[in-house]
Amino acid sequence: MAREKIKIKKIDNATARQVTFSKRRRGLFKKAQELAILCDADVGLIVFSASGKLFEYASLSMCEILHKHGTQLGNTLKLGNKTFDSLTGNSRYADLKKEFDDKNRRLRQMRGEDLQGLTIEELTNVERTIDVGLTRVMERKGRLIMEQLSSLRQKEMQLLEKNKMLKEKMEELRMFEKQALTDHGSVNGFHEESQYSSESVPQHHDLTADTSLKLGLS
Amino acid sequence: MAREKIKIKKIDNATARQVTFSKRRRGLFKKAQELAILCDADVGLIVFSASGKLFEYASLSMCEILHKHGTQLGNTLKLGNKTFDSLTGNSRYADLKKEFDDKNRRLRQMRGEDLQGLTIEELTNVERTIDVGLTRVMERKGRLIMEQLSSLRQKEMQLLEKNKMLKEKMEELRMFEKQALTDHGSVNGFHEESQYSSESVPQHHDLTADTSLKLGLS
DNA sequence: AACTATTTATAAGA
DNA sequence: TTCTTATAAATAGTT
Repeated sequence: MAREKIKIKKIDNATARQVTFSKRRRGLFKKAQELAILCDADVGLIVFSASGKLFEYASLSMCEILHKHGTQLGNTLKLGNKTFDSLTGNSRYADLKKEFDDKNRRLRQMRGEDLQGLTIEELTNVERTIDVGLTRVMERKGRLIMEQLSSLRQKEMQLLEKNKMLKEKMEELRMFEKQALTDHGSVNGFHEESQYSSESVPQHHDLTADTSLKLGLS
Repeated sequence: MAREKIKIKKIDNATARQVTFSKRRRGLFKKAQELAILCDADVGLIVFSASGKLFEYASLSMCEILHKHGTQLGNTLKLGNKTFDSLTGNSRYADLKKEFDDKNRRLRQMRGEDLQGLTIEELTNVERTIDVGLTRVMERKGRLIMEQLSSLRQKEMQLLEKNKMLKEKMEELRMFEKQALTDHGSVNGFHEESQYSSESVPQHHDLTADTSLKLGLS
């Protein structure tokens, strides 16, 4: 609107386009604001530059504008086959809310908290559902407890076994000490033989006890 | 921009305001469209008149504009202390979804359907909740049944009472008929006396029976 | 970014 | 509401 009249079509020169965008954008926002103030209107304006940068103006908050917009269109217009609400998420929310309220009511009923309006038949249904649930929970709990018990028993057994072996080892050691005291200063050959038997057997026991204990604890 | 320069403030005269709104609105929409075409920008414009009427322009669909807007702001800007998503309902939806999933899980657990990950302690809690619920439901059901039983018993009593009175009335009528047959053509005085007693008593009974029955049914 | 010739928008009036 | 028209504003091309 100056010097020369221009055709309203995409400006070819990228620089010129960018400059015009800046100028006209400011003009547009100014006009939007003037409309809002002069005429007491609610105006929301969203502009994305070709490069994706966002500019916005809203006479109230963009929130309120969009909410108003959603409400209006939800009642009247359809875009494609979806309501505007569905696009902004309003009806998605409403649907979920409905489901949520239903689930919440059922949950409360199962806790025995919201039984005012129910008939005997409905109460019987709730009761049956609860009963099934209780049975399952108790079954599961029982199974868990049995598993833990058997696991503990196994560990106990392993510990007892280990204990027994330690005792045996101690006994052997004591025997060895005793013999050492008795045969104080005995010949080498005899001493070696005794050492042999008191080492090889406990070594074997130690290994098995350790591995089984580790398995039991893991 | 004409004849006289004006101050940008709300136009007092309602008619003038409405006229200006129409003119400037058209101007604004035209400029919005020109910006979109000339500069290859995406523009969304929402205007509500003071009376609440909606006008909108969008270079794409308003859906796409708003979606873009939501995406941009959701990732970058905050308005007040809320994200844009929360304003358009996206996070409101997410929040509700989270609550919904939680409630749903609890409900399933109470039905004994989702117990895999629970410890014995958690199972015990669920069990206790279910148990309390079951007790309450059974109490309520029991009370309802007792109420209905006592109501039925009351009705039964009233019906029996009514029955008895009807029988008495029939008996009296039969007696009266019998006497009428026996004393066929008797003096008026005697006849009147008999009629008197057989009318006054049943009348009284009839009244009480009717009222109590009505009370019982209401 | 500033300038400015022109176009465009529009305030007031009819 | 619409048209008219004088004038304010916006802006295309230039610097």
